[in-house]
Amino acid sequence: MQPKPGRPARTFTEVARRAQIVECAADVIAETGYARASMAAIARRAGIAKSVISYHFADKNDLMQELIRTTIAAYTQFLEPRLAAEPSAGGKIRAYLDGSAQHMAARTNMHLALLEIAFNAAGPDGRPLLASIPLDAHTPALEQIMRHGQQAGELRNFDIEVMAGLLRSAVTHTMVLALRANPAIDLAGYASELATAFHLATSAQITNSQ
Amino acid sequence: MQPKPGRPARTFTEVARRAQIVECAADVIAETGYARASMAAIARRAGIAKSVISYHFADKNDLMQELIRTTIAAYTQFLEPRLAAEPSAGGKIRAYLDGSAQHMAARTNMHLALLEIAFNAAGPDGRPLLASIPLDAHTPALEQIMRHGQQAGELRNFDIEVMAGLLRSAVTHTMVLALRANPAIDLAGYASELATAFHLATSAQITNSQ
Amino acid sequence: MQPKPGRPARTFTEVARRAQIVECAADVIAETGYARASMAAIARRAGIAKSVISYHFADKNDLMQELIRTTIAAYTQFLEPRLAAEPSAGGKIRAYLDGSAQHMAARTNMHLALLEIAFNAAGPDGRPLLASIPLDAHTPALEQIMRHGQQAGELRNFDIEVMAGLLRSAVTHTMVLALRANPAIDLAGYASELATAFHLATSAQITNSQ
Amino acid sequence: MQPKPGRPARTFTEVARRAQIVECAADVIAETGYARASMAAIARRAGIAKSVISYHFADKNDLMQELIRTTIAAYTQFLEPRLAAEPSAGGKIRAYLDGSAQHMAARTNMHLALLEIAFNAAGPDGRPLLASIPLDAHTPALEQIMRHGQQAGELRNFDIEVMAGLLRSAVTHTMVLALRANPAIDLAGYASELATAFHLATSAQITNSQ
DNA sequence: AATGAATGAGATTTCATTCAT
DNA sequence: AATGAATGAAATCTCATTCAT
Repeated sequence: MQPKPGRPARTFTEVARRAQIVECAADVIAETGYARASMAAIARRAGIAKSVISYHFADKNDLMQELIRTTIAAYTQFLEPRLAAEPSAGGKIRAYLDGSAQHMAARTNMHLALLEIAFNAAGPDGRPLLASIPLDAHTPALEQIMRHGQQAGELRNFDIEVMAGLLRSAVTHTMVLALRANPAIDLAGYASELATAFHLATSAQITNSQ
Repeated sequence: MQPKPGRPARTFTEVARRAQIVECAADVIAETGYARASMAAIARRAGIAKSVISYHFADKNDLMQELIRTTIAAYTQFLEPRLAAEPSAGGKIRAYLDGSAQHMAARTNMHLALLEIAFNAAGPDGRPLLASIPLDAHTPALEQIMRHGQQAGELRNFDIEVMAGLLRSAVTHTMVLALRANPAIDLAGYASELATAFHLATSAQITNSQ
Repeated sequence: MQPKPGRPARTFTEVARRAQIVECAADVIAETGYARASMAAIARRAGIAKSVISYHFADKNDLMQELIRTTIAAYTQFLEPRLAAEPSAGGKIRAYLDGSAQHMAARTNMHLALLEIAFNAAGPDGRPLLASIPLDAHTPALEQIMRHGQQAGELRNFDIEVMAGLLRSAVTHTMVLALRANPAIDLAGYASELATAFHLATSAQITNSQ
Repeated sequence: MQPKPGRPARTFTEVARRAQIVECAADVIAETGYARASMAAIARRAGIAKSVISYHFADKNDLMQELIRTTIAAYTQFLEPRLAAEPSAGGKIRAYLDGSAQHMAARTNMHLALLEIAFNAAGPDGRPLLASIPLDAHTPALEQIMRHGQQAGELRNFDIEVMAGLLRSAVTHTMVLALRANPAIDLAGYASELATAFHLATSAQITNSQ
């Protein structure tokens, strides 16, 4: 965790400024959409000059990547112990849904911004910006959890890629969009409903006697 | 000799050009993302002058709305008979997943473009463009289907809003994004996996004897 | 008045179309201002295709010049006999004001359009379009009338250029603008007031004993 | 340490740039007409990039309004003390004509531009831009002056609206257009001629004995 | 005689970025 | 560390004009 040689340590002021800018960027993006979140708008919200952003970030891309990094780091740090505390795959899945809901409630704008950026921002090559972030950093290794659950006989024999994709979408799309549509929504209840659905969809040991 | 008043009577040429432009717009959006899909880029792809687009569409908004209208119309016309043919709620849900997969395979770029527009495009007021299209035209009335299924005792007593949201996300996000990530994906199999998951998650009459 | 060789005679239809287009141009210009009077707007008003205008007029300049020519011709033809009927300079000046008011009331839009064009339209060289029309065709030879009046001792010894300029402005600016500001104005009364003012300002031999 | 809220505190540089741009705009408009006075042309004249204008003014409308405000403010500040110094209505009218001529000679392009804008520029609603500036700010309250003169028995009993309109036209149209037609004109003499004419046209108690 | 279709030039405006202070 | 000022590229849209039918 030492500053690598060549990359000078950041002063306290700089760290604070960067955090403030990232926070404001998330707010503006969440409130007005990515397209309207110009550098000028973000600076205005932060009460600073446009060029201050340029001073602290290489370019807009860099700012967006920092926002992504920051959010994902906070998110995973929040989730990790909660998942680790659950021994079973089913418990981990429920913890993933509940924990995500909790974090989303606390950091709504960050998550809304993340979604906007995922769809809108494009790197210089035209490819979406999120692609340049390692995917498994984005969400916990749901695939691995499910694989273990299947091997232990706890989960039925579904296609892991499909189910993990659905579970991720349930959080990063379904839940986020529901929150955007209705900021007063009961997220914990929402997550609980989803947890039940995923329990039914994934558990082995269910006898369907129709 | 006049066309019906209010409906301005499009010539064959105009209809064809409009369709061509909409198609090219979808391609460019799907391939390069909404942000890069400028009028110039669309015109270049179509091999026409920028102003030809202006000649046929009032403005960019108009073009996007036409793309949305066209795609949704084709999509719902494709789905409707398939849903109607299934008597049970479960059948309808499976038909929705299977039919969507089929249509998506055939009109991939249209669906990718729709997703991009949904997230990116904003009308002059800043509100998302998709909001100006009646929502229930976008997808079949999943809520109603589920309600009937619950009343008939076929489906268990889940929260309809949550489950319908998840089902829509499964199609418009999970499946579309999987397709974007891997264009060679087996969509029919993907839909089938999802169908099983939703069957388990929604059916009544399942005895869970753990 | 024979069509000159090389300039083929205009058919009845063509003459009518040209007149219709000129009329519509005047209406649109008068109502929406020169800047908004695009070819498209004029064609729309006339209920014809844009290209019909191009068919009958070389270009927009040509159309504007025709509008100018037409209006000025009608205007002078209307004024000439009225001025000729007055033997005295003072009578001619009053006739100019009264006659202008009459003609303006009858052909309001033409006169409003003329004013708009005078200020807005520019030929290809950038000079105002009205400059390309012989000036003395625009209004009767007020200078000559005043000169005669002075020589006859009827008018006092003012600067002819200044007074003629003021008299023209009184009609082409003061009166027209008053009409534009208030279409229901009593133009005859307005002209009468002006006539009195100019009588006092120009006459020799006035004894004003309140 | 804050500038008064609502008044955004312009730096010296900004004030200078804005003034320069307004000046150049007036020059270009006066020389080439409003229609040709594009942002690009104004920027070219000022030797700056187009976007510098955008940086200092919200849009073209804003620039034009600033030009109008600036010119009218300078004009009225110049006239006011001159009118106030004259006790009689006749004196005020003559001062209005003389003062206008003086100011026009000094700020020719500003006045030419004002005339062009008055006729050409239209706000987003299509109404002329000058309408958005309070009219009585444009020229001194000629009507009030004349009313007082009539009540005092100094002026004869003419229609005030008509005469005030004519007097304004004499300055803002007759004189300005004469100046445009011939930049070397003797404006003071021109104003003097006009003053005599208006004296004769408005005074009570005149005994004209050739 | 008329028209729908197409075009290219040009206008305004937005925006990320750079630079001197 | 911060800022005001400036820039050039690009985007959308309008418009007079041309052409084939």
